[in-house]
Amino acid sequence: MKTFTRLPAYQLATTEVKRYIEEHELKGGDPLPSEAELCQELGMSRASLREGLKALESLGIIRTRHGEGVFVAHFSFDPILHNLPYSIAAQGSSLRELLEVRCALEVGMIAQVVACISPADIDELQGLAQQMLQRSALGESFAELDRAFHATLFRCLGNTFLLSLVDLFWQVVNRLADRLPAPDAQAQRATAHDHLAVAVMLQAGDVQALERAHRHHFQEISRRLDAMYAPTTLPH
Amino acid sequence: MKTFTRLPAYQLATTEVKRYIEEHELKGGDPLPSEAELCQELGMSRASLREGLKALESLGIIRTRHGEGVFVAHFSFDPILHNLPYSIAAQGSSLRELLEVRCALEVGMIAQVVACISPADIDELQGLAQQMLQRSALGESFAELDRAFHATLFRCLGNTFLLSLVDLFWQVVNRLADRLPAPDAQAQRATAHDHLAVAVMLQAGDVQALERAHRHHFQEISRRLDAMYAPTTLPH
DNA sequence: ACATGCAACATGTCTGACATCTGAACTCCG
DNA sequence: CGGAGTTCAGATGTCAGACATGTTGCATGT
Repeated sequence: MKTFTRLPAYQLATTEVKRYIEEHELKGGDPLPSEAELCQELGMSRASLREGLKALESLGIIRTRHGEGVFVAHFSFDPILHNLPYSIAAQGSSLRELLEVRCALEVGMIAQVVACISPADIDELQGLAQQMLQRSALGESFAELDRAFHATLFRCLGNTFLLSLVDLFWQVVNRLADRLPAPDAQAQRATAHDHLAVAVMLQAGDVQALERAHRHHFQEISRRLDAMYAPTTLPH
Repeated sequence: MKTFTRLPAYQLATTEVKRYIEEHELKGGDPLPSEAELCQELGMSRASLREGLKALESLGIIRTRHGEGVFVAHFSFDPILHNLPYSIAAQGSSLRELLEVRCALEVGMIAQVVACISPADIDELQGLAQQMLQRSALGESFAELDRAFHATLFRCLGNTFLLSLVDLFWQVVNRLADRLPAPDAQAQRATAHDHLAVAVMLQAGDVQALERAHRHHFQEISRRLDAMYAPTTLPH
């Protein structure tokens, strides 16, 4: 492929294939033309095309099945999550930025949660928080309980995109945090109490108090982070 | 490469190169071995290796420079986010869900914006809102002004991830909204006024009023959506 | 000493071949 | 007629080698 521009062929492949999907309004599961056909259509070699296809695959946009063909993927954050460079990201300010965003998103949704959460969900949340307390008393961790808490909290809104985003953030933050020293027992207890406080306040329905409590939860996490990074980074 | 397992070589390439980066504790900007060396070390052909490298490149983990070599990228969520608007839009996620999330994210960040925004930024925001008003008076649209407004609003926080995410949501929402009939002149004026209200309130620094105003802005958009869909969908 | 050019090496691209996998058509036998 | 096994076409996966193009730095000549 004689490339007149500076754009490498494999990058052109990604943009063109995406364009193809859009133009033909293909949905998840729909088949794409074979590699041979795509090369011919885009006027490039199979090698360059494949480099572009593999890039799209890692982004979760397409999916290839050996012997069958190339298909539009059902969207999911999983491929991205799976490929994220955790160890690299953990060293920068990425974790703090991510935490900030996660906090804002959840706090910004609290008001609507209060308006439409069911007593059954509140019960479930209180149950989860109680279990966290028990586990923290035994000095055990409770990552999955924490994850379930945040998922349950926003379930009532019926917003699937929000749910997957909240869970995505939870996973990224936790996997990044995995590289850090484990929180001590006291921090665990504090976290469990934060969750219980939120669950209890949900009954009262005081939106502002809830937003404060939820924000406090994230500030605690952030503070632990600061403490860990403090020795190696400059104070601001 | 005789692959005894089901794992394709190009996927092995991505995991091994990531492992290499972690093992050698490479930071952003550090050089990796050349493709030739990597092939030999991993026992695979250049073609397969490159497919893996291009995948890593699209995820923002590495960066290749023609004629120079392969380098570890300075981590940022941008490369991933850049490809996401497409995926999310293709997912068929409802515009309303996206708007809800976008609203929550921005409202959840307002308090911090109030705390640290500079007078210069406020001026800029007011200027942008004024331009929106002018354009709306002429019956013109002002998509890019709107985009710039939201970007400027959160610039002061110094959270690059947030900025990318806010812009991502803006892109996705606008992309989806493109398929709908254009808003009428009155709606445009109302939108411009919403922005001006936010910009003016920033000077006063009343967090709760601002949150209300910002939420109102999104509710207006949502209401226009409802009005359009009302004839074709069931009321809830 | 300085500019030029050249060589070595890096990534980018192409070609053609073969391996492996899948699905469907086909054949053959009960 | 029907089902099990076979064959085959076409898809992706992998490889080797060649050439194109971009970058760097050293060697050469003035």
